[in-house]
Amino acid sequence: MEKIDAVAALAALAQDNRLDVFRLLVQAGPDGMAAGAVAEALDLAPNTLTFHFDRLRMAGLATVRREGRSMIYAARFETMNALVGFLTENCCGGTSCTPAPACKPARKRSRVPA
Amino acid sequence: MEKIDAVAALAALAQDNRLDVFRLLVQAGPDGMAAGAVAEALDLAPNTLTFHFDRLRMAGLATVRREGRSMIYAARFETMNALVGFLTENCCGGTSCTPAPACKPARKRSRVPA
DNA sequence: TCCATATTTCAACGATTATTGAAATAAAGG
DNA sequence: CCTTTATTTCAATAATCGTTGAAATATGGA
Repeated sequence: MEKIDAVAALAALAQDNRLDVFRLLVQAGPDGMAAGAVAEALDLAPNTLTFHFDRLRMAGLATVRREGRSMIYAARFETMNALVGFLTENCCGGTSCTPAPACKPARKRSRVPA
Repeated sequence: MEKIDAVAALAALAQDNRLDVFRLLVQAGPDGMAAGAVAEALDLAPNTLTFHFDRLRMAGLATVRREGRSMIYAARFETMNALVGFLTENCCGGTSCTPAPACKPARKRSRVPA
């Protein structure tokens, strides 16, 4: 990941509500979550939310798709992964200090018995 | 690390010049680097630099000490480590996805033979 | 078609940001 | 004490940010 992309991703996450939004999307997993559901969960005005979604999207941290009347937003784990990799590399002075961790979707859609 | 601290650290790193400053401090290691040396290395005005140092310090990402006429700034690896830990945990939906990586001073003068 | 739902667009607004220039402060050396 | 060096403080500025309210757009259903 390039520095410019890292700065963009950092800026996207460096805001209270937006970090909450992203965390919620991460928890929602790869299937994503409708904008309205996020709005309700975090008690945010829908237009405010659109603003934040845009930021996340510009930073490559989220994707959208339409599904009926709803817009479904999903986290882009690949970017998050690259960001953590960038930080890990750059917090250790050029020489690697640890292999980058893997950021994967929350959990498989498997339903746990019991 | 609390969310509020993570947001502060993210915001501190989410700026071109400031990210450069922090990277330089990381490379400088635990002994740190004089403000003037950073100013020269990155070609930044000294007052601008003071502003950025303050941000890093407020976010817990740097420390200062006076040494003669110079102010020596050093990266706080502990905070950076905690931030990467926070991101790693929170990019994986609450359940851990990988153990947090370790962020250590650039090079340790280790007694590595060979 | 008309209506309700879901979301976006747009124009404001105050708040914060990064940068600058000028002046102040702190320490070291003559 | 005076001067130089190193850095900070302060006030001003343009730019960007996050939020709001009102209006627009898109979709699905009666």
